[in-house]
Amino acid sequence: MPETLSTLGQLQNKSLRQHVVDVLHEAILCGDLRPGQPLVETELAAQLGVSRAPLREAIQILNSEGLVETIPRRGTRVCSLDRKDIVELYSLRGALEALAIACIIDQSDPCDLRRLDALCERMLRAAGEGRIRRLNELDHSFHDTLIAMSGHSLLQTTWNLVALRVRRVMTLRNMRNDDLRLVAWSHLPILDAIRDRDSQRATHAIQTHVASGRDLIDDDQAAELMPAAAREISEA
Amino acid sequence: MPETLSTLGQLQNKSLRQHVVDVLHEAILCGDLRPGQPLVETELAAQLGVSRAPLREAIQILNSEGLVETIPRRGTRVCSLDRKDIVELYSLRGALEALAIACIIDQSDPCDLRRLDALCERMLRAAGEGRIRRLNELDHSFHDTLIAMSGHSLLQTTWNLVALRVRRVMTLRNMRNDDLRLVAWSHLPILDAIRDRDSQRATHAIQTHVASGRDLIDDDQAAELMPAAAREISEA
DNA sequence: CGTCAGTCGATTGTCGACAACGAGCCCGGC
DNA sequence: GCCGGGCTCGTTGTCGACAATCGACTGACG
Repeated sequence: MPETLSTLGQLQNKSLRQHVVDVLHEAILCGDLRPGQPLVETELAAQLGVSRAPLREAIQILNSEGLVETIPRRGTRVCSLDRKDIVELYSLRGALEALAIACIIDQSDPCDLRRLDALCERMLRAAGEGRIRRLNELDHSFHDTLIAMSGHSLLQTTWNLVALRVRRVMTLRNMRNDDLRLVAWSHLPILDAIRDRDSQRATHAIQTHVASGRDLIDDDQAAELMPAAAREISEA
Repeated sequence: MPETLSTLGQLQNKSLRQHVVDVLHEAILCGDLRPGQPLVETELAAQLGVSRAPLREAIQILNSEGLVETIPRRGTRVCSLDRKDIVELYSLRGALEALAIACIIDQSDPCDLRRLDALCERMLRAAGEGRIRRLNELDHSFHDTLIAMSGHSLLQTTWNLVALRVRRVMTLRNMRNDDLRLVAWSHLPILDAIRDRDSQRATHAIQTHVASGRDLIDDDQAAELMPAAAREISEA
């Protein structure tokens, strides 16, 4: 039963710290931990069944990732996201993806776009079937793959930080059904430009794509990311 | 004696974790801790006069910053830098600064370039006097200011991570004297392009500037960043 | 002579307890 | 009635000790 063995191995090999990081990631990204919500160490440690030492180490990591913010001797809470944060997020994202595309185009050997093609195709299908969750997953895969194909490891680590935030925003975003196909289609110009090795056009395409994603988030949804309670705290 | 009071206050208010982070930053950036050098928790904690708990928290932070790398249950060591890392660093840096400049140009009210002007002037003076260390400081200030002026807080935090690495590379870099003036002068086209609100030209100027900085590092110096001992470990 | 199992030392991972600090509450004074 | 000082409780910051794991050394066996 190799599955059980590997699962067991994973659980045993994974440090409690990493386990806590994963759990908190999931909780923050899927919204179980709401923006502004305080993280009390004793309480969390008890809930997760670990001591405070690995929990605190995990919190340092979350802190470096910008998912939580700590006020010395006051406590830690989940970061809030206002409209400005989202705009900034998407502009940075655009710059990073543009760099990735530039790297891909610069590569001497013409890269293999088949994986991206396949992802696009599956996105179109998912959009047609109205499977929004699946579409989001594929969308993430597309952009993760794009970054990975750049072969730029520092860009990769930087992207990982940005992708965390993007996923967090995406979770709160509810798309209308007629947006779905638009999202899927909007990836195609990027691929075309890469295929033609047209750096300028590719950059423009990715910026347009990212901006369109950003604009799908309206003010109401942005407000939902930052509840009144959190706003009061941050203004105090 | 307000100085003593504030100093004492800082020492008391600063957590040991933050203190350790600062010390390790300094040690890694200035080269006291060499690339590939292992960080043994017990040993370091004793040297710094703290227990392992805050030290380990600090190491998590350094790890997130990419200055050290940890192999589970094996240990932590200072990250090595090979030539590829440096190329990647400077390409990402170029992209981030280009974004900053785009933000600055997009700002509705014409921004205040006097601080940047002043920094340029002081750089030219420092270059003329051959004060290489001072020139480097001013250089960092220039780029930090550029990022800060963008008003893009996410870009700021991302930049901080990149700037750490840049400082680390710069420390190892020994410029020739005739490079000094070149470095100082090469900031001017950037400012001019911003003044003219010419985004395209500004982007090109910053890319050129960054690339010229990168090219000042030759293979010998890059090799020095990654001693043989570290290479053996990383290849194993 | 090479290889492999067993053991030992060193180092990391985790835990529970104590100390220090801040926030909120209560009470006394103005 | 309002403000300031002191107290108490809850939470974070720090510590020392124990457990688990890995690498290297040793020694026996083929």
